[in-house]
Amino acid sequence: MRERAIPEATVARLPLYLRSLVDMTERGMQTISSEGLAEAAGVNSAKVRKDLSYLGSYGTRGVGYDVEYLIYQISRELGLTQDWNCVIVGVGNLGRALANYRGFSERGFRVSALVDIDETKIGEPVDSMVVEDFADLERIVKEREISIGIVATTAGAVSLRKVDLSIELQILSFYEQRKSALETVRRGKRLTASASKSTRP
Amino acid sequence: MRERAIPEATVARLPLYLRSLVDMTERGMQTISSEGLAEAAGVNSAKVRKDLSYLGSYGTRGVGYDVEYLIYQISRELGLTQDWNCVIVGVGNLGRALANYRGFSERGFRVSALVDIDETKIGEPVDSMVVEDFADLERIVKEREISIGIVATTAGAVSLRKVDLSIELQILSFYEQRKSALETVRRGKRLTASASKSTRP
DNA sequence: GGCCGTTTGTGATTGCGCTCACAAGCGCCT
DNA sequence: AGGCGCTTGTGAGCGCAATCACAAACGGCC
Repeated sequence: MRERAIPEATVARLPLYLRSLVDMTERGMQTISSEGLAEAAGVNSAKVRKDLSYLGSYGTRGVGYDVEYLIYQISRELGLTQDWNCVIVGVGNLGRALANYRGFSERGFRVSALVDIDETKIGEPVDSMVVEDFADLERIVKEREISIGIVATTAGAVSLRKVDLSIELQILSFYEQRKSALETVRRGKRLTASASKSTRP
Repeated sequence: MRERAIPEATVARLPLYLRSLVDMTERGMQTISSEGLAEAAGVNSAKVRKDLSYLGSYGTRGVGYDVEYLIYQISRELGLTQDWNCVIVGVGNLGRALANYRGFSERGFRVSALVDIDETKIGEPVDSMVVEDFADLERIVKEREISIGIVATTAGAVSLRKVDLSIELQILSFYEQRKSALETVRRGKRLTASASKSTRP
């Protein structure tokens, strides 16, 4: 496989694999086959093998992949072995929630600055930081070597969720309608799908 | 164009067009070109034209599309001209929020039942309904002609968001890392991208 | 040591979606 | 009535991603 030519679609799946693999170490599993990882991540095994092959040949034929080693390799590839400095732009409801959220720093994304355009918020202490002026963003970014910006400037989580869910439901409606049209037999299960992304019942 | 062969990617974009079109009627616009709709929806005009062509030839060359008529046609295609009965499975924080949310019924998704597996919640009144037993789900679905189930059984909105954002950030980290590796010149803007889906600053 | 079952890694193929580019069609203006 | 500018609708081409299918390689067992 070519160096540095990892398809976008593969990159998007690596975090999914990573989460499944971390679950597996917590359950004490040493090795995992592409089949097993595929099931855990909700994809098919050929895709898993092809995806992982872009990172290198880290599996053992006839056995599978070493879970710990694979976690290390994926983390390395995703750049998670180093910490990243982040700035949150917009200290509304969503921005505050994110600033207080511990999960980011646990995963190596350190919130190093909060900025807002609203003068009444500047200077306010939030989560052992102080809200700074949006106008100083460029300077702040340079000084603290910030490389990731999290824009949190809409009304908040509920608003975002509302929009997303409506769209999901409308898409669902399309497929539901089409199914009804194709079905001649009416007796059958009519509960067909979930609009939420959650997997655990 | 073939009957009933609308690509999945197109179906996923129709709700976006619909939202833009509704905005446009509220601003009193009568017609819209593919170019204009493309800009509003954040895609390119060729894609808009191709997408709409799957529904039929509803545009007028040299003029554009009639906004009202297009809204009607997209709504019809998405099955939004009829109401859908929904059941919310899981009456936790997220489930309650969704049950109280008026936007669904406004868009033709009527919440007709709430079920939960937790005995202490069964019988509890929520939003002019009563929480019912998850065990009765199949019967409820049949009796009330429910065709859409919304599974809301995880910890809540924050938990879902947390997972999504982490994954987004990890993907971002990959591209950031790769960019750093390719860059020899270090002086430049290092604030590179947003992990949020929001578009309005 | 050799054989056998298992699993990886990857060339080949297929399919899908995006973009380009342009003919066809419409309304307006003179 | 005829020409002109604008916009749609769509065939063609392209590139990416998913899937298939199988040779290669490994561990274990006899």
